[in-house]
Formats: sequence, C-alpha cells, structure tokens
Amino acid sequence: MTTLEDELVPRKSVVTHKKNQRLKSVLSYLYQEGACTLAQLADVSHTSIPSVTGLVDQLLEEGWVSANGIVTGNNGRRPTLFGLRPDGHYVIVLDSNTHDTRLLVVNPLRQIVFQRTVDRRLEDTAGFLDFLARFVTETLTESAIPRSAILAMGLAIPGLIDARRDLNLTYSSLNPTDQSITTWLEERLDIPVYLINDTKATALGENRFGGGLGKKHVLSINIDWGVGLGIILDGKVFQGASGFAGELGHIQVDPDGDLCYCGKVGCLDTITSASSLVRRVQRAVLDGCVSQLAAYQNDVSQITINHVIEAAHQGDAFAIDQLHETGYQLGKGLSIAINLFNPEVIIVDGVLAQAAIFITNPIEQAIIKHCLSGFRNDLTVEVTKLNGAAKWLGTHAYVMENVFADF
Amino acid sequence: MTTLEDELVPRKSVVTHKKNQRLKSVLSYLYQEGACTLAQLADVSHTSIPSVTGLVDQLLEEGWVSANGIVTGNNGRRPTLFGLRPDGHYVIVLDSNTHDTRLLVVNPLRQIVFQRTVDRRLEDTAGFLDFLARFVTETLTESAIPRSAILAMGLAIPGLIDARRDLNLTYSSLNPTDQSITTWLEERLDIPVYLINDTKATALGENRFGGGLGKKHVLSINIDWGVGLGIILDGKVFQGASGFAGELGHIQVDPDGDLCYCGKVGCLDTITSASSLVRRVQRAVLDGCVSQLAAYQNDVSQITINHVIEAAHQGDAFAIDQLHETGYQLGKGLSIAINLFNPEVIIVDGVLAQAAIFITNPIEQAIIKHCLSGFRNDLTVEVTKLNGAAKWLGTHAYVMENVFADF
DNA sequence: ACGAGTTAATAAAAATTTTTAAAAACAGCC
DNA sequence: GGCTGTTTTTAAAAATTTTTATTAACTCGT
Repeated sequence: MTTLEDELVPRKSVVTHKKNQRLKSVLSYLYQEGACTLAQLADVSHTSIPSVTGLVDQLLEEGWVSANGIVTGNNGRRPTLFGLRPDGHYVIVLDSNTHDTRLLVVNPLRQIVFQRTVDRRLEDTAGFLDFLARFVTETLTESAIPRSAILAMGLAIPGLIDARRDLNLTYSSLNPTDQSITTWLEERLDIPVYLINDTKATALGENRFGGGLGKKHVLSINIDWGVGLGIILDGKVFQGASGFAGELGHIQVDPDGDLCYCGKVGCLDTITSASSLVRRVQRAVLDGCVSQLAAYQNDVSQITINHVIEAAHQGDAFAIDQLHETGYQLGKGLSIAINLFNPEVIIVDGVLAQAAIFITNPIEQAIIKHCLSGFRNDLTVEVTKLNGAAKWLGTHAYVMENVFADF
Repeated sequence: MTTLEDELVPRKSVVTHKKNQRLKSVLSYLYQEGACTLAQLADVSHTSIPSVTGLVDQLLEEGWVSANGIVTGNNGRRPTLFGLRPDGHYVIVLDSNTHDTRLLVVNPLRQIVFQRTVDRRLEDTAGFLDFLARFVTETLTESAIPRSAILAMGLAIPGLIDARRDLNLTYSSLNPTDQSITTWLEERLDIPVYLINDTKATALGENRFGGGLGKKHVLSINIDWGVGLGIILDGKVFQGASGFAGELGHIQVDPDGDLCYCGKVGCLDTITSASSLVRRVQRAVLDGCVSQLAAYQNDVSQITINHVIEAAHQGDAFAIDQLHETGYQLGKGLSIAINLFNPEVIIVDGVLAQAAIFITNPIEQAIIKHCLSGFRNDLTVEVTKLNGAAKWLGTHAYVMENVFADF
C-alpha cells in the first residue's frame, strides 16, 4: 500500500526529458535534411546556439554525427556542416513480399551498404519467421558487418498488421503462438525489430523522399495482387486504432461482383488488381482481340503486366484501353478515399507506376466524375519518381524515427 | 536585398516561446479537466512545481484562473485546486443550421451564461451574414454582457467549408465577395471569429466530453438532411488538406440511384438521410401499411422523423423496419469509412440518436457483414449521451483550443 | 492533545540555458 | 593588402529553471 514502486521508478527528470526531446529533433532533422548548420539545428530544436552546440558535441562523441565540410559561397564566416555518420548505426530493411525476400543494410545517410535477395516469397506458414531469422543471420555473417554496428531492423510485409500487438492477421500462420512477431524476432536476433505494413512503408517513403515531400496529407496507391492504400496524415503514417487503416481494397464496389478471397463479395480488389487486369487481357487475347499482345496467343500465361504496359507505351490501343479500364475503376475507388481524406497528392506506386500517364489519366478522369469539385482543386495525381525505392526508404525512415523517438 | 524585414520581425525569443507553450498546456488542461492541483499542472506542462506556480500566478493576475477549494480526504497537507474563472473570457457559440439559428454565451467552465434562439434557418443568400452579425450585436446588447468580456466567437454551420480560406462552398452565396467569412465577421463585430463545420464540431464535442472521451480515433455520424461524418484522429478534428475531409454523404453507393442535389448519382445522401426515411414512410402510409403511423393517413406530411422513432419505441414493427433499413444502409456506408479510418468508436448523433438501439443494431449488423473481422474487435457503436450538446460543446472547445494555441 | 507520518507550498541553492559581448573567419572593394 | 561589412563560433555574463531543503498543513493513532 506504499508508494514504493512509484519511488523506485522515479519520473524521468524533466531536464533529461527535455534534452532527449532536443536530441531527438536534432537527429530527426539531420536524418531528413542531410547536413545542417548549427543555426538550423538551433531553430528546429527550439534552443539557443550554445545549447545546440552542446548537443552536437555529445552526438559527435557518441559517434552519431560528424562534421563534414563547410558551406561555401555566402558572405561572412562559413558555418560548418554537421551530418549523420555513414559508418555504423546500420538498419536492416527486410522486405518480404509476394515475389521474393530482400534484405538491405542501410546506413544513416540512406545508402545501401549491403544487400541480398532470395527467391522465396512470403509464405503463410509457421516456419517462415524461422526462415527470415536464418536469412538475416546468414546474410549478416556473409556481409562481415559486426553485430554491434546494427542499430535495428525493419520488417515490411503485406497484410493486415495489428500494430498494437505486432501480429499479421492476413498471413496469420506467421504469428508465433505466444508472442508478437517483433519480440520473437528480437529474441532470436538480439536486434530491435519494427514491423510495418508494406503499403504504409511505401507511403512514408513517398512522403519523406518522393513526390509527397513536404505535403501533409498524402495517399499512396500500390496495385499488385490487390489494391494497397498507404495513408499519410499530418506527415505521419496513419495506422488507425489497431493498425488496419487504409483497407481500400475490401470495400464493396459491386454487390453483384465476384467473390473475394477475403470472403466478401465485390471488393475493389476483385476488380482493379494487377492480376485481374492480366487475366482480362489473357482472356481477350484468347478471344482473338486486335493487339500486338496477340503474339502470345499460343501461350497467354506468358503475358505479364509489364507486357501490357510496354504495349501501351508502343501505342497499342487495346493495351491502352485495358489500362484505362483498370485506372478508371481504381480512380472510382480512390474517389471514396479522396472524399474522406481530402489529400493533397495521390502517388501511384508499384508495377503500374510504369504505365505513367496511361494510368494517371483515367484515375484523374474518374476523380473528376466522382468527387465534388472542391476536392479536385488542391489535388494532384502523380507517379512515383523513386524507382521502386519508396518501400525500403519508408521502412528505413520508420525505423529511424522510432529509434529517435525512444531516445 | 537586405535581411531588414527578418530583423524587424525578430524570431520570437525562444524563452517566451516556451513560456507560451507552457501557458497553453496549463490552460488547455484546466479547460479539459476542470480544477487541478499544481502538481498535475507541473506534470502536463513538463516543468517543475516552482515554475508552474509562477505560471499560475500570472494567470491568476490576468484573471484567467482562480483558486477554488482544496482537495479533501487525502493524507498530508491538502493541495489547493486551481480552475478557470467562470466570469469573463466568454465565448459566443453561434449555431446556424437547417432548422434555426442559436446563440450561446458560454463561460470557460462550459456553462451557458446567456442564450437566444431565433426561428431563422441558414440561408444561402448574400444577406445572411449580415443577419448573423445583427443577431449577435442585438443579443449581446440584450444580455448586458460587456464587449470586453467576450473572448471570441465560434460559428458552426453545415456545408463544405474551405478551412484555409474560411469560405463555405456549399452555401456559397454566404461568402463575402472579397474576403473570408471570418474576417468579414471580425471586422463587423470586432471579435475574433472561428469557423467550423457543424458535423466536425459535433465530433469534437463527443471526443472531448462525450462517448469518445479519451479515445484517439472517433467517428461521429449525424443524420439530418444528409449524412454528416465528423472525424477525430489522434484526438484532433481531422480537416484534410482543404477542410473537406469526411464527405461520406457524397460517395456513390448506387450507380443506378437517384440524382443527388450535388449533381452526382446514387450518393449515400440520397439513400440514408432522415428526410428520405420520412419520405419513404409517408409513401408507405399512403399505400396503407400496417402501423400506428397510419393515423396520419389523411395528412402524411405531418409525419416527422420523431414520430417514426416514437412509434418504434412503442413497438411498432413497421417503424422499426424502416429505421432498420436506414440504419443498415448507413452502416454499409460507414463500413467504408471504418475500413479506411479504423476507428475505436462510432457515435450516432443528431435526431436519430433517439432511435437508440433501433439504429445502432442495424448499423452493427451492416458492419459485421461489410467489414473485415479485425476492424470489429476494437470497435463500438454508441449513441450520444450528450443530449444534443455535442455541437456547441465542440464549437466551444474548438474556439478555446485555438485561442490557447495563439498564445 | 500531541507526536509520527504524509503531502503541499515556499525559500534558498545549484544547475542549466539564454543573452550579450567578443573573437574568429571570410568576401569584396578600393 | 588592409579595411569594411558580414556571419559563425566561442566566451562570459545574465537570466531562468530545477533541485534540494525547509516550512506549513493536515490525518491518524494512541
């Protein structure tokens, strides 16, 4: 009945709390902006220059920061630039998806230090986590990077991820029986692990380093087996109460539509996924449509989404129409999200990004038709310029920002 | 080419900035929680007790705060409680809607000091703002409250509100030709004015003082002429890029449906609004359905939504079915928002709140059918317990929090 | 009713942070 | 090349904030 326990864990001294707060903002800013002057850092951390000098000195000692160069060209004494050190504090980005599994070792400057891809896709099995752990351990050994240089790991996977319990509800066999995915991996690898949905990671990557740079509200759309929607609100990944936010793929758009793998009927996923587009094209080719894709008539299973996109770029009217149809349906679904989120920019990611205007144009057309006019004025539809790097960049940012937050 | 301008407006000294930050958090906390001890205030403002004592002393002098009572019952010396003063710092809450126009003068303890309702609904005319200004001036004179005691005014109105320009895009004739609604009113009344969409105000009220208390992600649904969705994310009103977020009413749910007043076809508004429910009931009564509402067969235009709800409470199967139909359709629309926002709680507000279980049950039923199971586990559907006060409470909170933020 | 135990408020001392001042570093111009 | 103007960095002084210590207020049990 005493307050002993409260006394044993005293409230973190308010001065250390504030110092950590400032260290965090300094590190975050350096991570986001690259090299900065003391004046800039003083600005963002809301402290005086002598104070921020002290903070940077500490980070210098701890090996987080180094002085690299001075600003040239301006009048007066040139300020020295401080930046994060590229050696050490590596983050492992592990991306396991429906095609393969890829591991990257990334330094604080967002440069890939080491990488390895293995031709094994994400499986909904109990043993897959074990495979992942072995893959990480082996790759790390191979890379000769000392364990002490690893700061943390980020795991980006598809599926409904319960962000509070760190479980995957779609690939549910993945989940350990008695603990979360992250703690299982942490115990096995002895590295802090952060789990993030792949689409959310992509959206974060776009917001931090891509087309959504500087924007507050960003939607990122990624079409693959289904429709993935990543949401950035107020510059942060929006998770919702349990981490499920953004399930655009399973809203009903056609009550009389096909059965979706989720068990419901007429989901957007069944209409606008890349796989359904390919299936539609394959059927049409079999039925003898006029298109350069008819070359595959003998074995339509050879036709991939990339073939369709390529054909469109070469002016194939059939391919353009097919992309238009998918884009329009997608845009119709997106209009719902636009009405609810009122975003500033929508970024098309994933395979369909290469379709460029062939996909953005029908999306815009659908938005014009299905959104109130006010929503359109401040909205742009873009294609990613990150060349497929958005996902790992976003995962890295997610890990780094979480690490800084725990300071 | 000089930096003269920068020098003329020097960056606010970092120490004043921090002090204002702390004053803000103290005032916000006092506003939200009522009376607090110095220790609590030190906690929330991240300062030491001597420091927060200084802040409270200042607020005491400025007339914001008063000491009212001491905590009883605990061991040791009892702390004095500090709270906002009920006299002065009044906020005018002006609520102009599709039924009438209501003015409340509210003190910092959220008590209504004076109120007046006038039987004039929101009009989409150029002169309406003039009427509002006159109404405020006259009521204020009548109330004998000195102008100096008025802190600010909050105007809650329906319609798409451009939060960056403070214009109403739905009731567009309302907008002054050359300036925003707020600056027009501010110049006329000499009182700071804040504009907020009525549904967003309601949602904020629920989040701060109602069923969504303590929750991070709250959806508030309000059915009247259309479907209004208010969104609270991370404990804040979610506006989106332009302030249009949450337009659930105008997403297409039936491509072959009726023409909506917005110009599009098959909007949710055309199916689930209270007015469409009443129309449906009136038609059925004319066609001679079995119900106690058949008493109005001679003049079905007498039937209001309240009659239907009352009949349902008395066990009228027809009325229950009609509410069920509306609730189910609404739930179907809400499922989309749930899939995207993953909220913790949904609160039914407005007239339909009185239908209680007759409306929440079909909503829940629709959610079960149309949402993935993960979304349901952490979600509750509730009816407001604020008895219609959510809107003005939310408007008051919106004003107060904005005033504090400008400190 | 009075000391033991407990918590809050105030006062004084210590630590931290900011402000101001001085020194250092650099460009351009006669 | 030295002087002026400009900007950054360091140093010292001033201000602020926190910590620690003290005093005040109160309960409870004997």
